[in-house]
Amino acid sequence: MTDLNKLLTPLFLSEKEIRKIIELIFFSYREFTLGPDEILNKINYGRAHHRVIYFVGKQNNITIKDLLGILKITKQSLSRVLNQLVKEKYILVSIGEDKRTKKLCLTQKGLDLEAKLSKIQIDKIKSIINDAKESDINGFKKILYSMIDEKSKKIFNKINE
Amino acid sequence: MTDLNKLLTPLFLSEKEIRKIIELIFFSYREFTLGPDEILNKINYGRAHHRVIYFVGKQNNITIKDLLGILKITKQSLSRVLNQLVKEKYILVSIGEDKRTKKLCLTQKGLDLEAKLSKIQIDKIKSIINDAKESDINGFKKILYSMIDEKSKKIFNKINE
DNA sequence: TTATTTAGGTCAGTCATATTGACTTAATTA
DNA sequence: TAATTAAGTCAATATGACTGACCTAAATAA
Repeated sequence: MTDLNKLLTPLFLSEKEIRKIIELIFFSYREFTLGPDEILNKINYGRAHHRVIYFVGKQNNITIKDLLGILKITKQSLSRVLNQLVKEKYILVSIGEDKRTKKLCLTQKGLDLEAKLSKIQIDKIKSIINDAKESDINGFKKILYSMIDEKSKKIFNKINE
Repeated sequence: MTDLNKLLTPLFLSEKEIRKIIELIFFSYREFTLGPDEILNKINYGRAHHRVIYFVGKQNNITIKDLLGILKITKQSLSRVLNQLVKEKYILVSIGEDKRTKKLCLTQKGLDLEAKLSKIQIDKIKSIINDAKESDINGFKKILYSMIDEKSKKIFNKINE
Protein backbone atom coordinates (compact mmCIF):
# COMPACT_ATOMS: atom_id res chain seq x y z
CA MET A 1 0.00 0.00 0.00
CA THR A 2 1.41 3.37 -1.04
CA ASP A 3 1.60 6.34 1.30
CA LEU A 4 -1.02 8.07 -0.85
CA ASN A 5 -3.41 5.14 -0.44
CA LYS A 6 -2.79 5.11 3.29
CA LEU A 7 -3.73 8.75 3.39
CA LEU A 8 -6.90 8.16 1.43
CA THR A 9 -8.00 5.11 3.40
CA PRO A 10 -9.71 5.94 6.66
CA LEU A 11 -8.00 4.25 9.60
CA PHE A 12 -11.08 2.18 10.43
CA LEU A 13 -11.03 0.78 6.91
CA SER A 14 -7.39 -0.38 6.79
CA GLU A 15 -6.79 -4.07 6.13
CA LYS A 16 -5.11 -4.40 9.51
CA GLU A 17 -8.24 -3.13 11.25
CA ILE A 18 -10.46 -5.35 9.13
CA ARG A 19 -8.36 -8.37 10.04
CA LYS A 20 -8.92 -7.52 13.69
CA ILE A 21 -12.65 -7.76 13.04
CA ILE A 22 -12.17 -11.18 11.41
CA GLU A 23 -10.35 -12.33 14.54
CA LEU A 24 -12.96 -10.84 16.87
CA ILE A 25 -15.63 -12.77 14.98
CA PHE A 26 -13.64 -16.00 15.31
CA PHE A 27 -12.90 -15.62 19.03
CA SER A 28 -16.36 -14.36 19.99
CA TYR A 29 -18.27 -17.02 18.10
CA ARG A 30 -16.20 -19.77 19.67
CA GLU A 31 -16.77 -18.30 23.11
CA PHE A 32 -20.47 -17.87 22.44
CA THR A 33 -21.10 -21.56 21.76
CA LEU A 34 -18.70 -22.88 24.41
CA GLY A 35 -21.12 -22.95 27.35
CA PRO A 36 -23.96 -24.82 25.63
CA ASP A 37 -21.44 -27.16 23.96
CA GLU A 38 -20.17 -28.31 27.35
CA ILE A 39 -23.69 -29.25 28.46
CA LEU A 40 -24.46 -30.94 25.15
CA ASN A 41 -21.23 -32.89 25.35
CA LYS A 42 -22.25 -34.47 28.65
CA ILE A 43 -25.33 -36.03 27.01
CA ASN A 44 -23.40 -36.98 23.85
CA TYR A 45 -25.03 -34.26 21.80
CA GLY A 46 -23.41 -31.49 19.76
CA ARG A 47 -23.97 -28.10 18.17
CA ALA A 48 -26.43 -29.56 15.64
CA HIS A 49 -28.73 -30.76 18.43
CA HIS A 50 -28.82 -27.28 19.95
CA ARG A 51 -29.72 -25.75 16.61
CA VAL A 52 -32.57 -28.20 16.03
CA ILE A 53 -33.92 -27.76 19.57
CA TYR A 54 -33.58 -23.99 19.30
CA PHE A 55 -35.54 -23.60 16.07
CA VAL A 56 -38.17 -26.19 16.96
CA GLY A 57 -38.67 -24.24 20.18
CA LYS A 58 -38.84 -21.00 18.26
CA GLN A 59 -41.27 -22.26 15.65
CA ASN A 60 -43.71 -24.65 17.22
CA ASN A 61 -45.11 -27.22 14.78
CA ILE A 62 -42.42 -26.47 12.23
CA THR A 63 -42.20 -28.93 9.34
CA ILE A 64 -39.05 -30.83 8.35
CA LYS A 65 -38.90 -28.82 5.14
CA ASP A 66 -39.00 -25.47 6.92
CA LEU A 67 -36.44 -26.63 9.48
CA LEU A 68 -34.13 -27.69 6.66
CA GLY A 69 -34.66 -24.28 5.10
CA ILE A 70 -33.43 -22.58 8.24
CA LEU A 71 -30.53 -24.90 8.99
CA LYS A 72 -29.41 -25.28 5.38
CA ILE A 73 -28.19 -28.83 5.84
CA THR A 74 -29.20 -31.98 4.02
CA LYS A 75 -32.17 -34.13 4.94
CA GLN A 76 -29.74 -36.93 5.79
CA SER A 77 -27.79 -34.74 8.22
CA LEU A 78 -30.92 -33.56 9.97
CA SER A 79 -32.31 -37.08 10.06
CA ARG A 80 -29.60 -38.45 12.32
CA VAL A 81 -29.87 -35.62 14.85
CA LEU A 82 -33.66 -35.38 14.77
CA ASN A 83 -34.14 -39.15 15.17
CA GLN A 84 -31.98 -39.06 18.30
CA LEU A 85 -33.98 -36.17 19.74
CA VAL A 86 -37.28 -37.91 18.98
CA LYS A 87 -36.09 -41.28 20.31
CA GLU A 88 -34.88 -39.65 23.52
CA LYS A 89 -38.15 -37.73 23.82
CA TYR A 90 -36.93 -34.16 23.48
CA ILE A 91 -39.07 -33.66 20.38
CA LEU A 92 -42.53 -34.90 19.51
CA VAL A 93 -43.58 -35.57 15.93
CA SER A 94 -47.14 -35.41 14.64
CA ILE A 95 -48.77 -35.47 11.23
CA GLY A 96 -49.64 -32.14 9.59
CA GLU A 97 -52.91 -31.15 7.94
CA ASP A 98 -51.13 -31.87 4.68
CA LYS A 99 -50.54 -35.50 5.53
CA ARG A 100 -47.21 -35.57 3.70
CA THR A 101 -45.77 -33.17 6.25
CA LYS A 102 -44.77 -33.67 9.85
CA LYS A 103 -45.01 -31.19 12.67
CA LEU A 104 -42.27 -30.97 15.27
CA CYS A 105 -42.60 -29.61 18.77
CA LEU A 106 -40.58 -29.74 21.98
CA THR A 107 -41.73 -31.99 24.85
CA GLN A 108 -41.37 -30.71 28.42
CA LYS A 109 -37.97 -32.46 28.46
CA GLY A 110 -37.10 -30.63 25.24
CA LEU A 111 -38.31 -27.30 26.61
CA ASP A 112 -36.15 -27.82 29.70
CA LEU A 113 -33.02 -28.57 27.68
CA GLU A 114 -33.71 -25.69 25.31
CA ALA A 115 -34.09 -23.31 28.23
CA LYS A 116 -30.93 -24.60 29.90
CA LEU A 117 -28.83 -24.20 26.76
CA SER A 118 -30.23 -20.88 25.64
CA LYS A 119 -30.10 -19.42 29.15
CA ILE A 120 -26.31 -19.42 28.99
CA GLN A 121 -26.31 -17.42 25.77
CA ILE A 122 -29.18 -15.18 26.85
CA ASP A 123 -27.48 -14.40 30.17
CA LYS A 124 -24.24 -13.64 28.36
CA ILE A 125 -25.96 -11.17 26.06
CA LYS A 126 -27.92 -9.68 28.98
CA SER A 127 -24.73 -9.01 30.89
CA ILE A 128 -23.14 -7.44 27.83
CA ILE A 129 -26.20 -5.25 27.30
CA ASN A 130 -26.02 -4.13 30.91
CA ASP A 131 -22.44 -3.00 30.51
CA ALA A 132 -22.79 -1.49 27.05
CA LYS A 133 -24.33 1.60 25.58
CA GLU A 134 -27.63 1.06 23.79
CA SER A 135 -26.17 2.65 20.66
CA ASP A 136 -23.37 0.04 20.63
CA ILE A 137 -25.90 -2.79 20.86
CA ASN A 138 -27.87 -1.26 18.03
CA GLY A 139 -24.72 -0.94 15.94
CA PHE A 140 -23.90 -4.56 16.71
CA LYS A 141 -27.37 -5.72 15.59
CA LYS A 142 -27.30 -3.59 12.46
CA ILE A 143 -23.92 -4.91 11.34
CA LEU A 144 -24.86 -8.52 12.06
CA TYR A 145 -28.02 -8.06 10.02
CA SER A 146 -26.10 -6.54 7.12
CA MET A 147 -23.75 -9.53 7.10
CA ILE A 148 -26.58 -11.91 6.28
CA ASP A 149 -27.53 -12.77 2.70
CA GLU A 150 -30.95 -11.86 1.34
CA LYS A 151 -32.44 -15.35 1.63
CA SER A 152 -31.47 -15.70 5.28
CA LYS A 153 -32.75 -12.18 5.99
CA LYS A 154 -36.13 -13.32 4.68
CA ILE A 155 -36.04 -16.39 6.92
CA PHE A 156 -34.93 -14.31 9.90
CA ASN A 157 -37.77 -11.85 9.32
CA LYS A 158 -40.29 -14.62 8.79
CA ILE A 159 -39.52 -16.45 12.02
CA ASN A 160 -39.67 -13.12 13.87
CA GLU A 161 -42.96 -11.88 12.44
CA MET B 1 -43.02 -12.35 33.16
CA THR B 2 -45.32 -10.08 35.15
CA ASP B 3 -46.61 -6.78 33.80
CA LEU B 4 -44.48 -4.97 36.37
CA ASN B 5 -41.37 -6.74 35.15
CA LYS B 6 -42.25 -5.94 31.56
CA LEU B 7 -42.49 -2.30 32.55
CA LEU B 8 -39.15 -2.37 34.28
CA THR B 9 -37.36 -4.26 31.49
CA PRO B 10 -36.26 -2.02 28.64
CA LEU B 11 -37.54 -3.26 25.30
CA PHE B 12 -34.03 -3.90 23.98
CA LEU B 13 -33.41 -6.24 26.88
CA SER B 14 -36.47 -8.49 26.44
CA GLU B 15 -35.82 -12.18 25.92
CA LYS B 16 -37.48 -11.99 22.53
CA GLU B 17 -35.03 -9.31 21.42
CA ILE B 18 -32.09 -11.25 22.83
CA ARG B 19 -33.15 -14.35 20.94
CA LYS B 20 -33.11 -12.28 17.77
CA ILE B 21 -29.47 -11.49 18.50
CA ILE B 22 -28.72 -15.20 18.96
CA GLU B 23 -30.25 -15.87 15.55
CA LEU B 24 -28.40 -12.98 13.93
CA ILE B 25 -25.14 -14.42 15.26
CA PHE B 26 -25.99 -17.85 13.85
CA PHE B 27 -27.00 -16.61 10.39
CA SER B 28 -24.20 -14.07 10.06
CA TYR B 29 -21.42 -16.44 11.13
CA ARG B 30 -22.58 -19.08 8.68
CA GLU B 31 -22.70 -16.51 5.90
CA PHE B 32 -19.29 -15.15 6.86
CA THR B 33 -17.47 -18.46 6.40
CA LEU B 34 -19.46 -19.60 3.35
CA GLY B 35 -17.27 -17.94 0.69
CA PRO B 36 -13.90 -19.26 1.88
CA ASP B 37 -15.45 -22.67 2.58
CA GLU B 38 -16.44 -23.04 -1.07
CA ILE B 39 -12.85 -22.41 -2.22
CA LEU B 40 -11.41 -24.69 0.46
CA ASN B 41 -13.85 -27.42 -0.54
CA LYS B 42 -12.50 -27.46 -4.10
CA ILE B 43 -9.01 -28.37 -2.85
CA ASN B 44 -10.36 -30.83 -0.26
CA TYR B 45 -9.61 -28.51 2.65
CA GLY B 46 -11.94 -27.21 5.34
CA ARG B 47 -12.46 -24.50 7.95
CA ALA B 48 -9.55 -25.80 10.02
CA HIS B 49 -7.11 -25.25 7.15
CA HIS B 50 -8.22 -21.64 6.79
CA ARG B 51 -7.71 -21.02 10.50
CA VAL B 52 -4.19 -22.47 10.44
CA ILE B 53 -3.23 -20.55 7.29
CA TYR B 54 -4.76 -17.38 8.69
CA PHE B 55 -2.88 -17.39 11.98
CA VAL B 56 0.42 -18.58 10.50
CA GLY B 57 0.11 -15.69 8.05
CA LYS B 58 -0.72 -13.33 10.87
CA GLN B 59 2.12 -14.45 13.13
CA ASN B 60 5.14 -15.30 11.03
CA ASN B 61 7.41 -17.90 12.63
CA ILE B 62 4.74 -18.89 15.13
CA THR B 63 5.49 -22.07 17.11
CA ILE B 64 3.21 -25.10 17.31
CA LYS B 65 2.54 -24.33 20.95
CA ASP B 66 1.45 -20.74 20.29
CA LEU B 67 -0.71 -21.82 17.35
CA LEU B 68 -2.40 -24.41 19.59
CA GLY B 69 -2.93 -21.65 22.16
CA ILE B 70 -4.81 -19.56 19.61
CA LEU B 71 -6.83 -22.36 18.03
CA LYS B 72 -7.57 -24.17 21.29
CA ILE B 73 -7.60 -27.58 19.69
CA THR B 74 -5.53 -30.66 20.51
CA LYS B 75 -2.10 -31.37 19.13
CA GLN B 76 -3.54 -34.37 17.33
CA SER B 77 -6.21 -32.29 15.62
CA LEU B 78 -3.73 -29.67 14.48
CA SER B 79 -1.30 -32.35 13.36
CA ARG B 80 -3.52 -33.74 10.63
CA VAL B 81 -4.29 -30.32 9.14
CA LEU B 82 -0.78 -28.92 9.49
CA ASN B 83 0.88 -32.00 7.99
CA GLN B 84 -1.32 -31.66 4.92
CA LEU B 85 -0.45 -27.98 4.56
CA VAL B 86 3.28 -28.72 4.93
CA LYS B 87 3.19 -31.70 2.57
CA GLU B 88 1.35 -29.64 -0.06
CA LYS B 89 3.82 -26.76 0.45
CA TYR B 90 1.51 -24.08 1.79
CA ILE B 91 3.52 -23.91 5.01
CA LEU B 92 7.25 -24.16 5.67
CA VAL B 93 8.63 -25.53 8.93
CA SER B 94 12.02 -24.63 10.41
CA ILE B 95 13.75 -25.20 13.72
CA GLY B 96 13.57 -22.46 16.35
CA GLU B 97 16.41 -21.00 18.41
CA ASP B 98 15.12 -23.22 21.20
CA LYS B 99 15.72 -26.42 19.26
CA ARG B 100 12.68 -28.10 20.77
CA THR B 101 10.43 -25.64 18.97
CA LYS B 102 9.45 -25.30 15.34
CA LYS B 103 8.71 -22.14 13.43
CA LEU B 104 5.92 -22.03 10.87
CA CYS B 105 5.61 -19.64 7.98
CA LEU B 106 3.61 -19.41 4.77
CA THR B 107 5.29 -20.16 1.42
CA GLN B 108 4.35 -18.05 -1.59
CA LYS B 109 1.71 -20.70 -2.35
CA GLY B 110 0.45 -20.33 1.21
CA LEU B 111 0.43 -16.54 1.00
CA ASP B 112 -1.57 -16.77 -2.22
CA LEU B 113 -4.19 -19.06 -0.72
CA GLU B 114 -4.39 -16.99 2.46
CA ALA B 115 -4.92 -13.83 0.44
CA LYS B 116 -7.57 -15.50 -1.73
CA LEU B 117 -9.52 -16.79 1.27
CA SER B 118 -9.24 -13.70 3.43
CA LYS B 119 -10.01 -11.36 0.53
CA ILE B 120 -13.58 -12.64 0.48
CA GLN B 121 -14.08 -11.84 4.15
CA ILE B 122 -12.15 -8.57 3.97
CA ASP B 123 -14.17 -7.41 0.95
CA LYS B 124 -17.39 -8.34 2.72
CA ILE B 125 -16.45 -6.27 5.77
CA LYS B 126 -15.22 -3.42 3.57
CA SER B 127 -18.54 -3.26 1.77
CA ILE B 128 -20.41 -3.31 5.08
CA ILE B 129 -18.20 -0.52 6.43
CA ASN B 130 -18.89 1.53 3.31
CA ASP B 131 -22.64 1.27 3.84
CA ALA B 132 -22.62 1.66 7.62
CA LYS B 133 -22.09 4.49 10.07
CA GLU B 134 -18.70 4.51 11.77
CA SER B 135 -20.44 4.50 15.15
CA ASP B 136 -22.23 1.26 14.24
CA ILE B 137 -18.94 -0.39 13.27
CA ASN B 138 -17.43 0.76 16.54
CA GLY B 139 -20.41 -0.62 18.46
CA PHE B 140 -20.06 -3.89 16.58
CA LYS B 141 -16.36 -4.15 17.46
CA LYS B 142 -16.94 -3.22 21.10
CA ILE B 143 -19.66 -5.83 21.57
CA LEU B 144 -17.63 -8.54 19.82
CA TYR B 145 -14.68 -7.77 22.07
CA SER B 146 -16.84 -7.90 25.19
CA MET B 147 -18.09 -11.34 24.16
CA ILE B 148 -14.60 -12.80 24.37
CA ASP B 149 -13.25 -14.37 27.57
CA GLU B 150 -10.23 -12.87 29.31
CA LYS B 151 -7.71 -15.43 28.03
CA SER B 152 -8.72 -14.93 24.41
CA LYS B 153 -8.68 -11.16 24.91
CA LYS B 154 -5.05 -11.48 25.97
CA ILE B 155 -4.26 -13.57 22.90
CA PHE B 156 -6.14 -11.15 20.64
CA ASN B 157 -4.24 -8.20 22.10
CA LYS B 158 -0.92 -10.04 21.89
CA ILE B 159 -1.23 -10.92 18.21
CA ASN B 160 -2.25 -7.34 17.48
CA GLU B 161 0.52 -5.59 19.40
C1' DT C 1 24.93 -33.95 36.88
C1' DT C 2 20.78 -35.99 37.27
C1' DA C 3 15.80 -35.22 37.37
C1' DT C 4 12.05 -32.83 35.65
C1' DT C 5 9.66 -30.16 32.52
C1' DT C 6 8.62 -28.62 27.96
C1' DA C 7 7.89 -28.90 22.82
C1' DG C 8 6.66 -31.70 19.56
C1' DG C 9 5.21 -36.08 17.43
C1' DT C 10 2.57 -40.39 16.82
C1' DC C 11 -0.64 -44.47 16.98
C1' DA C 12 -5.16 -46.01 17.78
C1' DG C 13 -9.84 -45.59 18.49
C1' DT C 14 -14.09 -42.94 18.71
C1' DC C 15 -17.62 -39.50 17.85
C1' DA C 16 -20.15 -35.67 15.60
C1' DT C 17 -21.23 -33.07 11.52
C1' DA C 18 -21.99 -33.01 7.05
C1' DT C 19 -21.78 -34.35 2.22
C1' DT C 20 -23.22 -36.90 -2.44
C1' DG C 21 -25.97 -40.18 -4.72
C1' DA C 22 -29.50 -43.34 -5.35
C1' DC C 23 -33.95 -44.89 -4.15
C1' DT C 24 -38.64 -45.42 -1.95
C1' DT C 25 -43.27 -44.24 -0.20
C1' DA C 26 -47.24 -41.61 0.29
C1' DA C 27 -49.91 -37.57 -0.39
C1' DT C 28 -51.04 -33.60 -2.98
C1' DT C 29 -51.75 -31.02 -7.04
C1' DA C 30 -51.79 -29.87 -12.00
C1' DT D 1 -53.72 -39.99 -14.44
C1' DA D 2 -49.09 -37.82 -14.25
C1' DA D 3 -46.10 -34.95 -11.96
C1' DT D 4 -44.56 -32.90 -7.96
C1' DT D 5 -43.67 -32.55 -3.13
C1' DA D 6 -42.52 -34.09 1.74
C1' DA D 7 -40.29 -37.25 4.07
C1' DG D 8 -37.39 -41.23 4.83
C1' DT D 9 -33.53 -44.45 4.08
C1' DC D 10 -29.14 -46.93 2.71
C1' DA D 11 -24.39 -46.49 1.76
C1' DA D 12 -20.12 -44.41 1.32
C1' DT D 13 -17.03 -40.61 2.31
C1' DA D 14 -14.73 -36.42 4.33
C1' DT D 15 -13.73 -33.25 7.97
C1' DG D 16 -13.04 -31.84 12.56
C1' DA D 17 -12.31 -32.99 16.89
C1' DC D 18 -11.65 -35.76 20.98
C1' DT D 19 -9.26 -39.14 24.66
C1' DG D 20 -5.49 -41.86 25.99
C1' DA D 21 -1.17 -43.77 25.76
C1' DC D 22 3.43 -43.32 24.45
C1' DC D 23 7.91 -41.48 22.64
C1' DT D 24 12.00 -38.35 21.63
C1' DA D 25 14.88 -34.61 22.29
C1' DA D 26 16.06 -30.32 24.29
C1' DA D 27 16.03 -27.09 28.02
C1' DT D 28 15.92 -26.07 32.72
C1' DA D 29 15.76 -26.77 37.76
C1' DA D 30 17.25 -29.24 41.86
